[in-house]
Amino acid sequence: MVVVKMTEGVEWALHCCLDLAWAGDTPVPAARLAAHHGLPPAYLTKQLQALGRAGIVRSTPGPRGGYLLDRPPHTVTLMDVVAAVDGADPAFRCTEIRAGGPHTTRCAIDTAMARADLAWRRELAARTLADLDADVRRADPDAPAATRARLT
Amino acid sequence: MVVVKMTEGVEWALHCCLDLAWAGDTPVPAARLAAHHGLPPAYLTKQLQALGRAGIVRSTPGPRGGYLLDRPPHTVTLMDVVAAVDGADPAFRCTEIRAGGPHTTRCAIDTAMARADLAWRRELAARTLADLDADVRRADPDAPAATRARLT
DNA sequence: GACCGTATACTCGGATAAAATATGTCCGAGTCTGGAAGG
DNA sequence: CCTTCCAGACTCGGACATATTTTATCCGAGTATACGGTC
Repeated sequence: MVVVKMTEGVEWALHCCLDLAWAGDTPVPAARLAAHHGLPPAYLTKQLQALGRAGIVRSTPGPRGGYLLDRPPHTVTLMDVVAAVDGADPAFRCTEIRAGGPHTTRCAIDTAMARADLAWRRELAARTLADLDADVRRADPDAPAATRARLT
Repeated sequence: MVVVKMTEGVEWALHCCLDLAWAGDTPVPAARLAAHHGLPPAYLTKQLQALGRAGIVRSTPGPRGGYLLDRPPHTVTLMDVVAAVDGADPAFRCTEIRAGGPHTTRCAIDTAMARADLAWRRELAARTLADLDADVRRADPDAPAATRARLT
């Protein structure tokens, strides 16, 4: 039961997190983030709520309110975002369909899949929002400032 | 749109491929494989058909018919099986929701996710059915023969 | 006794439903802003 | 002119529909087998 395809919400959440990192201390409403990316506003709030429950973003209500990053960008890994939105369930959980009663050893298939899943998570955990920011600045130094100007 | 959860069919397909490797040249009907694992027989055939289209297993109709592995076990990687059942679509395909018109550079998020996906696939591609067979024999040398006896 | 034709039963294969999950939408609770009245 | 109060509008948050994927099932097409008849 390993999955090879992520939900759309993960992509949106990653883009929004990067946007919020660029916005700095200025709260950005979900509606503005949605308009910026051409996404359904009402559904995007669902992903942002998940990020809020995970302690990645913080929301402030009322006028001039919105979302902002609750942690320094270099402390937020891609794995954190993925786990917050798509759930932290193990990618592959062998349901033990092997015949012959209970087994004392771990299923070889489960072990192999767990190894692959671990490699995937390790890559995601090794990369933070600050790294993404650096990558973008390297390719287009003006992009962060331009995005910040549009959002705030 | 990265996914963290695979479909059930992948697990079934992997177990069945290992079973077929142990069965050798004797065709095994889908119904027997399903009964051995306590699975819905009609649905398991769907996964086996996918394996057949990928050239991993071969089916022989009529009495004494069934499925058998169409390739030596050491040439069938776990990635082959996963791709056959769950599709070979990329795990994460950035839909380019970045604002500001078409971009000349690749999305940094897409790059990072592709890197993680590649690590996952590399692990799966590095492990074959023969490796799994060796793992099982190391833990329980009698298991392959016992399974073969039950299936043939 | 050996060969051939035929009926049979068993196999897969794709087309067809039901369930679960992901996607998308709505309206209510809470809160900060801004202005107006009063001191 | 400064302080306080109040009304308003904007924000999020969770509960409610729709669409898509996954899971599950069925019945028909095709084929190797096994038997019976024939030479």
